[in-house]
Amino acid sequence: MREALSLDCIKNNSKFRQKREKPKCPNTRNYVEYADMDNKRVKFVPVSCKQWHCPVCGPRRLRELRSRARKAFTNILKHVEVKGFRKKYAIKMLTLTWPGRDRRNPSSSLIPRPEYCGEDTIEDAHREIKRNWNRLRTALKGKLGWFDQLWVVEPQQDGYPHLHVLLVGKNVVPKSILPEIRRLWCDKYGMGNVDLKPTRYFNDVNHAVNYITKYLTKAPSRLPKGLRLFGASKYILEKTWRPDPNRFQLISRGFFSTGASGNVSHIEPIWSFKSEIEIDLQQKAKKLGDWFLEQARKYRQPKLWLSWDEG
DNA sequence: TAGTGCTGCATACCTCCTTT
DNA sequence: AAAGGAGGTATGCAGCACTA
Repeated sequence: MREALSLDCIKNNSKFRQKREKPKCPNTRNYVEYADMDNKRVKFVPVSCKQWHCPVCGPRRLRELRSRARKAFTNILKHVEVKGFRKKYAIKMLTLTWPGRDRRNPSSSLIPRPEYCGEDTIEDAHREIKRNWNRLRTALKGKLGWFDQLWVVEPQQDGYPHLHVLLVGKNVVPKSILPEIRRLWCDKYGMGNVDLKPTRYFNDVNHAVNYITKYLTKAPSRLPKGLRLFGASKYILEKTWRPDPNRFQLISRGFFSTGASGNVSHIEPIWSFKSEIEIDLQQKAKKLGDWFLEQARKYRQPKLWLSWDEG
């Protein structure tokens, strides 16, 4: 009898697949030191940079955000009942744009386009479009009733923003919300265009959430620094797990910097906290040094090498 | 004049980004 | 498994315009 041909020719099934090591943030500059009271251990933990343009932190944050949004919206949709409509009509994607040439600044520091002749800088535009979204949201909630929302800012080619907003809830089911949004956004606030994606566009909540968040890791480098890139109704994105302060006791946190050679040359604790545990300082210093050396060896990041004085 | 709806503002609370 | 600051969200209230 012939042996059955395995379809798993690249040995990708769990039986063969090797466990992949979790990628580490290449921009780590901070550490925290904490005591695990349950296991009676002290740990030094690198803190990732959590920036959207980081190749490791960006995708990780995106996964977390998507997961939290999916759970929240799926839960909301479970309880939505509108007579004569299927549940999927309770999700709508709204696109709100910044007005055209008459409001843009030709001397923008990003990608200037000569045809724009307005006065607003990109920073102005971000502030203004979010302020108007705040007004629009408040007005709509007053008119339609409660709905939940998740908004994400996306830069256009020249850095000026537009907003994608996911509206979720029974009160956004009627088609008639579009003219009202247009009246406010275009006519009253003097903003750009409005687009309301038909609900059939999305297969399900996952599709909608994935679509709206896809730009978070793609284009943040085209945006000015320090801007909020997304937002949501209260409690929608609330973290479900936080470390138990009774178990994990923070001892210190700090940062390290690199010298001219690119090697780590300086470690500085910037906060120290009272701890019930007395730690021998020599032992602590040794542990900290070992930890950096271990990081450098493990992840082959020369900038993490530490010159540590054993004396 | 009273009622209604809209709007802006103040405030409390909460989340995200930057910094050390 | 950070803290602090900036700024977003939610809510109530006062002032204004409009209407019956």
